[in-house]
Amino acid sequence: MSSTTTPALRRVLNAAVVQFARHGYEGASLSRIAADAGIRKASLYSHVKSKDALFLAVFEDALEVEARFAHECFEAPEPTLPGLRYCESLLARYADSDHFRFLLRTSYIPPESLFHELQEGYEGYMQQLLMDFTTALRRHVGGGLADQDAEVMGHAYMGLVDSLHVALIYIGQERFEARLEALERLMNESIERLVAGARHG
Amino acid sequence: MSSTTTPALRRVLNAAVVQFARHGYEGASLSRIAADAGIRKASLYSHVKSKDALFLAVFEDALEVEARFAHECFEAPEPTLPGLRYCESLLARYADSDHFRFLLRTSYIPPESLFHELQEGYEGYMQQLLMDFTTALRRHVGGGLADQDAEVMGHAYMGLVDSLHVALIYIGQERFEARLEALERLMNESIERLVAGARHG
DNA sequence: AAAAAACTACCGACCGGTAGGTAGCTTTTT
DNA sequence: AAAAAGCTACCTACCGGTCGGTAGTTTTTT
Repeated sequence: MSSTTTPALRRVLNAAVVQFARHGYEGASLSRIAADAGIRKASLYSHVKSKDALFLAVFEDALEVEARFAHECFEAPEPTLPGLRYCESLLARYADSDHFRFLLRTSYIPPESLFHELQEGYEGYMQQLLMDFTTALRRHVGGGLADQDAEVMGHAYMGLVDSLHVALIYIGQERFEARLEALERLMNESIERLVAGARHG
Repeated sequence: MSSTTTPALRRVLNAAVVQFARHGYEGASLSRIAADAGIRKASLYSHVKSKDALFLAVFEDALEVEARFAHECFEAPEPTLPGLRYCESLLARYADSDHFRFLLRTSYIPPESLFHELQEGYEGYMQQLLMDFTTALRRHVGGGLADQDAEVMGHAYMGLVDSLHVALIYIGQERFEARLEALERLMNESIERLVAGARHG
């Protein structure tokens, strides 16, 4: 998809993701991004052809990085609840990854001109998460899991994830953890019932 | 708190809430707001002293309107699940109320200069919701509800609400309803267990 | 009751500043 | 020497906000 990424373009993208994550599309300025990348604003146009294009490049970048991260959270089998490792790593991820902060901010409130491209991309991210969860759930419960139950738990899990994403943005660490614990408990109880049901269903 | 609201100011506030809800703080322009209110930009300053002040006025307006709406959802006793009526009315509310869309958008991603005022206000909205839910839950379960359990269910409910708020913003109606159904089911099961526990506690 | 003063809401013109973007020349890299 | 990437200088468009002034109403003074 993407052509070769030169070191200079790399610097631009990295500067851009910080600014976009912090100030949003409208609030971030190209001159600031250029300055952070160590060049003049006009020189940006040697690498990208418009602000829109830059934003989209950053978005694809972020999507790739974060989708890989999320997927890796599901690789090792979970000791307790399916999908829990991803949830538990969100706090640290939000603190550490500009790409993640960028992704959350611009997916919930995208610039209107780019709405469709962005929605499609984020949709893909969430879709992958859902599939990873469903797989893990099936592995956890065992063979007797009804499709309908799996679907319901999938919806619940995606709700849980969105709820945690939002919590990252606007409530503190303590309440993030309390929320995770509370919702995890509900999920856990429900899944245990599914396990029991699958055994003598 | 607020001085008298003249009809002209009313028109300005109503035009502003639409623009702010649609384009955000930075994206909304005063000239457009003025035009929609039927006056020139310069005339805005007869009614408000700055863009910040206008935004805050709109915010307080929205907060008052939406807090009252939310509270009313809890007035009549709920036949089934505590707090369900609020959740079920969100879809229509989001479609109908500029104030509500404004509130969601600007609470998740506030303009940085006004961060503190806005966070405090939205905090209050959510706090009231939590108290309304807890009251309804206690009424539903009966006397034997442990404080700790009530707290956990409160966190879960607030997570559910945030998750639905987000769903309004970026996923369609069908999946909103599916999510609500799924999470409602989890809550319901957990609450039923609390009811049983309270009976022979 | 009439005149004077004050006030309100509005206007067009304009301010300094910044935005994204372009033209054309120079430097660096290959 | 050609291509890529940098630069300075500049453009137009728009931003939030202020200015001086005006028409019309309300309040005060005489």
